[in-house]
Amino acid sequence: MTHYKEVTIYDIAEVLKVSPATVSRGLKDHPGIRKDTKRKIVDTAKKMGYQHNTFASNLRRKKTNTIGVIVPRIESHFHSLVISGIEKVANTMGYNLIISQSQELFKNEVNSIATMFNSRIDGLLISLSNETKSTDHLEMLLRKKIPLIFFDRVIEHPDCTRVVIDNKKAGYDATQHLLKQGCKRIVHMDGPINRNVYADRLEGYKQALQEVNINFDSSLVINIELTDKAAAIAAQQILKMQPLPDGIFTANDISAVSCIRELKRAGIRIPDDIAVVGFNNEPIATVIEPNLTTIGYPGREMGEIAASTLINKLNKTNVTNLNTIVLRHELIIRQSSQKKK
Amino acid sequence: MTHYKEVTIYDIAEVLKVSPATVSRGLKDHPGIRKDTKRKIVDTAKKMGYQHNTFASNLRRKKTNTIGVIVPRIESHFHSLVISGIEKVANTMGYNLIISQSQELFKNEVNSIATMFNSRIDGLLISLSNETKSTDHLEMLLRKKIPLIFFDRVIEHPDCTRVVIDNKKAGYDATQHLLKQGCKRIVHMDGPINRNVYADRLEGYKQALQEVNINFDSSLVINIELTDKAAAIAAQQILKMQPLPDGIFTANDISAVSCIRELKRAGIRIPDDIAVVGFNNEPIATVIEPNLTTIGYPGREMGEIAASTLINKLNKTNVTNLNTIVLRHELIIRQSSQKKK
DNA sequence: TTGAAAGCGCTAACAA
DNA sequence: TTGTTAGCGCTTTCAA
Repeated sequence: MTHYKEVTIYDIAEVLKVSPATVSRGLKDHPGIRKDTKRKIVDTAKKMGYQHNTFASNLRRKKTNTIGVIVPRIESHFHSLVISGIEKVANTMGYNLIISQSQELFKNEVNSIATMFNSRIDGLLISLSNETKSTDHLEMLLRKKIPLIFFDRVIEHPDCTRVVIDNKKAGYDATQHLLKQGCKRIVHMDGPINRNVYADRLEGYKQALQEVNINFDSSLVINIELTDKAAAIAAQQILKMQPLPDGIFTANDISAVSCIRELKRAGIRIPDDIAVVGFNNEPIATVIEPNLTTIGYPGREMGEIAASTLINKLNKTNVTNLNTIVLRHELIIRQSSQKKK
Repeated sequence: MTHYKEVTIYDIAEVLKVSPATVSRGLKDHPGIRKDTKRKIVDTAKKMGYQHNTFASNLRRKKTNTIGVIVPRIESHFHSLVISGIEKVANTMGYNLIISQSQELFKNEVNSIATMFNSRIDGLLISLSNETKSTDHLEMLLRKKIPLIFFDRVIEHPDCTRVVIDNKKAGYDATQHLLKQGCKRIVHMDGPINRNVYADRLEGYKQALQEVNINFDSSLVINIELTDKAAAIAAQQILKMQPLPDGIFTANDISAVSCIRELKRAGIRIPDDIAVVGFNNEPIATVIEPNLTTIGYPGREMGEIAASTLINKLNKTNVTNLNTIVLRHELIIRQSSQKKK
């Protein structure tokens, strides 16, 4: 990086007539070091413009102080919030981040993990791609005792902590709300159900129906990619249903918005003919007309918690192995679901 | 990171009965090494599960292979796209990223730079906060010859490359489009004009007016923070104007959308009474009704170009010092600006 | 084309 | 409470 000579602990040691080891100790919170020695060292270091050399330290300690982060897409609003939270914690705690995106492809996820493994990350935070079905590609890390924390898109694994919301309850809340508005035939637009979040939301949907004795009708569940385009096509499918449904619960806001647009174009009144509830509380939810009722949950907080849990694990040897951390979610009621009585 | 013994070049050297130096050479594209020796080394390394130790290498070479990235907010749609582009390039070229956000505060920007300086980043990619007015806080890096590339929100500096779009031309295009729709009184809602992007867009606005001999009226320029809330307040201000303007050009989509919402609520017809053009082409632009005419420009590409330019600079000693790289933008015409003739 | 040897800057075991 | 010492794993100069 630079060709100018850097100040090292040896330089400080020389000036202060102590050993480099003492300087090294003085620069951290080492026990057994005299207070005034420590102060002298810190002062001199500052005066001489000393910069800690992380790489020498890493080499010696065999720690990289680097955390890997893999998300499906950095530019997804939810995930950029999570990353923002992770960044905040990591920066504060002196960890660096390697960030990578799977683009929802299992192949990319495998590649990223290999690269990160080679970069010797200390730990990994990951939200799985929609294609991911097993943890085989993660075993490489676990065999080396590199801790792993899943967030949002998770999978069951005995050795890993998961940071999630209660997707089943959230799906239940959304569906129950629609039922309370008088809906009887509710379509559920969902993602690939090998992904926990989508499977759980579906479960919640089923449970809410069951509680009011409505039989589950699998023809009302549409599993798609939850993109703009796929949802528009699904909307056309919905328009052909006989009889028309009176409610839709979609597993993300993008698909909800796309759907509303399409339905409105076909002359359907939202929420009077069909009430709609989304998921994620993205910015578009308050732009679409009518404003979208949705499930909100704290992305930034999820990132912060995942990161600090991981860092705690890295710093302590005796960690109580938390298996699952569940964050709160909330049903945010707006106009898209409120039928006039 | 791990307590298991790693395979080192010494282990390979021992197996192959050569020196560690030869192994080190064989593992890269060192000239002066026999082809079959090289192949033998590479094969054995792979067989033994050798992983290159970046930290030992960094320590020795005094390079960190780490690039710093500072953006105002990670969760901004545009900046998350840029980061996505930077990540892609950095990952491919074997660089790590340290990402930090200024939250539009100069104080945070200064802190992040200090932290990154201490982490000995090889180079920095930065999009400045709205508060930033000078490059004093960057001199620390430049004195150490750490290359610096500005993107999007930039500032003039002789030693630094800047990756931008032609904001003046974009502002001109937006305004000219409104004029062509028959607008005579165009409000320009802009950000803080100490930031290049906003100053330039204003310039373009002025130029377009001048070309059709409309006098610039400073009371039609509203400088705000360009948030949802600030734009809503500004919309109220616009509603009180006598006479009402017939066009609005805002410097981002968030404020355009907020504005449209507010104006519609007051009974203004968009675009017939007031035509609106935004900036950035965010997802909300196609959700608002009427859909928002806006300026689109390639965030992901900007990130990719900024990153590869920086990495080129790092790898070569004799770099032609590109001062400014200008990317294309385009006017995306939607309903919010098209007055019926 | 290859090898010997030194050292990047730090930390930690052990000794004093 | 402090010092001595021996590396962490790699690269690179110099010599062969």
